[in-house]
Amino acid sequence: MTKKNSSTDILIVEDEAPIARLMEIHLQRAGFSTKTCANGRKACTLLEENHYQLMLLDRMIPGLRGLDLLRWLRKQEALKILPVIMVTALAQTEERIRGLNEGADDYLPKPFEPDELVARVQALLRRSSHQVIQQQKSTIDVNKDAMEARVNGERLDLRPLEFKLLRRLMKKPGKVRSRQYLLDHVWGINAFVEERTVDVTIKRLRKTLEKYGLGECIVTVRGSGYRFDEKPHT
Amino acid sequence: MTKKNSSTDILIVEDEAPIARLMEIHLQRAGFSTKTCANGRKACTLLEENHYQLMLLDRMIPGLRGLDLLRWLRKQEALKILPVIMVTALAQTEERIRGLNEGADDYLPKPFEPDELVARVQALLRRSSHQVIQQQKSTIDVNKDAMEARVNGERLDLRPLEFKLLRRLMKKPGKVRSRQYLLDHVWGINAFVEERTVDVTIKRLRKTLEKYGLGECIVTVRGSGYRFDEKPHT
DNA sequence: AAAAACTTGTCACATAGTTGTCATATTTTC
DNA sequence: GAAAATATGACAACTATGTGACAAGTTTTT
Repeated sequence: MTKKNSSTDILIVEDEAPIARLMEIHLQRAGFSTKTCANGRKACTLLEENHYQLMLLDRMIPGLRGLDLLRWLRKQEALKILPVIMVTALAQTEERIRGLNEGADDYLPKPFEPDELVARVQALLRRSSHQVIQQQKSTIDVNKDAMEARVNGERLDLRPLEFKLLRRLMKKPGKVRSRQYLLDHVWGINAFVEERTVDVTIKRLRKTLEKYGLGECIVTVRGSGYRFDEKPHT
Repeated sequence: MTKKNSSTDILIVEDEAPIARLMEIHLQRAGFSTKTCANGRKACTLLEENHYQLMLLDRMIPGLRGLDLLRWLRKQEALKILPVIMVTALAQTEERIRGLNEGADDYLPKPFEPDELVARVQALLRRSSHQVIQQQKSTIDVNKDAMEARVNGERLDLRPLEFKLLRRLMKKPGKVRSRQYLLDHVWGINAFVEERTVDVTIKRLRKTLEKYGLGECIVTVRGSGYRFDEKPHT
């Protein structure tokens, strides 16, 4: 019954095995699931047959040069919006700009800091329809497209309303949102619903978050509303 | 359990390590918490990954020129309101105006006086939803967004009314506010409450402030009302 | 199409936190 | 030292929030 969670899938296209392994380790530790492949041709196949959230693409791969793969990718209807981070040792501005021009969404110079790798992946996902927040030791990833939220890659079972509520609160962590504000933005401006309903939905959302040790994320601000705290234990 | 409070986070983007260190020391001494990074690329990542209250941005950083970073920043939905102080050796009016045009909120010429640095940071935060006051050796930071007040980064446990009262008094330090004025502005014009009630709430507010050695901040002006003193003379 | 499963709004009660007032103490002013 | 103003502690009323239950409405299964 315990279904394997697919989580946020990242395709790593990198021929140097140790580097690929390093990437995998750190991304997995951050809650992503990864798939590695070592050459461009295989990558195409994988991309066509599976759905990934993001690709890390080494510029220097055998079979098809990184840029060629990228160029091909951007011509595919189904893939052209896939976020791509180009990985390359060529840190020169010129090369970088070229990569970006070709359709890479971001760029990671090699050698890289593991932290930077993870941070860039998170940032890029956020720029897509994700909201990613590092919460203490957990990564919360809210994907609007898929209408799903994940904590360290594990999917949260949220009702649609709860999902929207979480999203809204995460939009500006630290900012207190009044019940009225939440009603307007989550339920919609013309929904005629009692303010107290917000409390109940918050409660339900919290209950789920609690399972992941994130019960403290949503803070009640007495007399004002609720707030998503990025760093609890205030 | 007693975790270090994150307080008001400031991102310092500065490649000259000694200068960055200097900034850090003084800002931390003033009660802010800081994060330093030395290049523009890393800064983008950090900005996307975390939430800062303010950024100090050197104009001459490697990787991405300060102005480019700023321009990028202002295009990001989530970041466009981040207060930015541009730090630059180019004190010429022309350059300064250009920086401001690009979206810097303030400007700090290099070399700078540490005091000026802190003062500008506080002033700028004050212009955002923060009210920051230097009180003897403590920094009081009242954040309206988060509905919380901090002294040297440590959170004050204030009741809503006390919070509003503190805010109101801090709005114009040194100015005496009559009980009636406070009733009108804190309790609201139509609240029918005794004037003496103000005394009690002041008392309660003072009690909390005392824990941080700030009991003298709120001065009673006999016959007139109360006043928030920026530099208590006791 | 009926049944089952799920979502969500509301209510009612429990709990907890806030605040106004009063009575009394203390300080200040003259 | 008396009068006036303010400080302070206690308390009770009040208000806001948490929480479980339930019903009405939806969607999914069968």
